[in-house]
Amino acid sequence: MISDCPRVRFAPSPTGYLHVGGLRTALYNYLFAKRNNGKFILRIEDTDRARFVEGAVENLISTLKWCGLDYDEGPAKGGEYGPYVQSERLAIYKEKCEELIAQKKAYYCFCTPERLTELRERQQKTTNQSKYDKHCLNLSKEEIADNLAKGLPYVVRLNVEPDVIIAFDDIVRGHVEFNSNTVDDQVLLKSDGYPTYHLANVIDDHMMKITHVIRGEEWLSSTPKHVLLYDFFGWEKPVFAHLPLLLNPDKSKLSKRQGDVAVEDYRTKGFLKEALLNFVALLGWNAGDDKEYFSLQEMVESFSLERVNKSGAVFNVEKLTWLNFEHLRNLPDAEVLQALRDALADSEFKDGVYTDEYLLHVITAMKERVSFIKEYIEKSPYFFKAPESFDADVIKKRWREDTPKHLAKLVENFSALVNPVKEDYEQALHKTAEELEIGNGKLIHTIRLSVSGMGVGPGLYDLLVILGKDEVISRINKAVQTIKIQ
RNA sequence: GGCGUGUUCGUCUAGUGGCUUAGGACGCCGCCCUCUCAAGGCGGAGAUCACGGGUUCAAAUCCCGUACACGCUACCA
Repeated sequence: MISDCPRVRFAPSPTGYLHVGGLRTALYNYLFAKRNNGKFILRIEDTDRARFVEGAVENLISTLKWCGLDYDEGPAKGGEYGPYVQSERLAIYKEKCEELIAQKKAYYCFCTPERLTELRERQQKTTNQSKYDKHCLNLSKEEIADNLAKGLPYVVRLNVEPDVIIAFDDIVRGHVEFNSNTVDDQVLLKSDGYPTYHLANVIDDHMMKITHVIRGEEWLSSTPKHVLLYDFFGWEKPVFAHLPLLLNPDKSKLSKRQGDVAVEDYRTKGFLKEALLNFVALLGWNAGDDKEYFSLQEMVESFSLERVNKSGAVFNVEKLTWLNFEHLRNLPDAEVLQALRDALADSEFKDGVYTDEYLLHVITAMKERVSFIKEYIEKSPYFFKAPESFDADVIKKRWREDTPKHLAKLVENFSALVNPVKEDYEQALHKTAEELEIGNGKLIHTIRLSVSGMGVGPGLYDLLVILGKDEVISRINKAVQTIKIQ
């Protein structure tokens, strides 16, 4: 049952950048919230001071914003259940922890890291497990008070009872059970006074009234600890949904070593947010039909957790590239224009002057030939500058001894044209071919080479119209000279 | 090692006992279109549904076992 107003959260740890796996988790949370008229909350899990990265939170927020995943409550925005940054909630965790201690659901532990390491090594030799031995559970009230008074460093541990079956239902996995004997007395509060993920996450999810916990599969194994915590506190549990992992081509968990994992990396490479979101959504979910191209809004309309897969998915950049091509084609020309101007400003053509009208023509001509904005420049540099060299393979294939003579005749006929449109060029070319008694192709390919330096591109007449008569003639003349002397 | 989860074309997936000679998409190959390259259209190759047992008139679909992969096994999240 989905409550009237489901509340879900994306709770990343600010370690520097937004991982694409994190993006998918954020997206599913967002889609679920929007689909069900709920709230999407952002919470920062910065309880590990050792991994604190300067500026990571800001970066996370701006990346989420770039993607268009607006949150309803969270840092820099506020909300009824704040603060939304865990390092600002330390007093809450401490207080709740003490409640647990008073009920013997948790206990102080003064064991040194040395003893813990030694214990673990010993256990590894004798038994198959490595669990804390509850040594400090047996400390007397006096010993504890004494240790505390002495200022001995301590942690607080979860007191897990043996021989209990801990079960929960997961929307994507179904019924899952664990024997408490396999659950360790997890540290809840660290010696630096910060909570661990397990404690903070449960307290915050409860206090922030989170109804559905949608997170990665790596959390499945520690969910029994969370279930125990909810029970110990006497709180109602949220619904769990553990998402399948995103994988490298070799099926291991998606990692930096085998390619790009940061959303920023893909953004830098020129992927559109629309494509990235669409692609990442399909890694583990489908609408139940053959539809593969989605806008964010369309995803919101058809998303459901019930249709999320159980198995991990390989992050396949080729399909992402195809989706980028599809989304780029559907982007309004005005947006493409702006993006192209930005790309131009960052290219060797930054000093060139091009009118909007001109660039819009280029966009129309190249639209179905590019997967990325930058390809407008890479695949058709001739729209921004006359070619300085000519493709040798094309010369070999198309350029003949009498080509200069043919082109001279063509230039003559082109010169006579006044404000030519596509059809004028076409007629002039046909006329020239007739006069020379040669096929149109002989002219077409050599002009293309002359004006673009390449053998591939948009339809020739479109090319000529865009470049303009004077430019075309000047380029042909220059090509004839250049290629002749080679 | 222990615990947990998973396993359908190279990849993403459809499939919830008969409609399946396992469907679609990306990629790949070919043909058509055509001035080139794309786009588009048509077609092709590509999956003994991990393997082995069982249940059933009937299993990719249900049950059991095995294998393999992955995750967790921290005072990291």
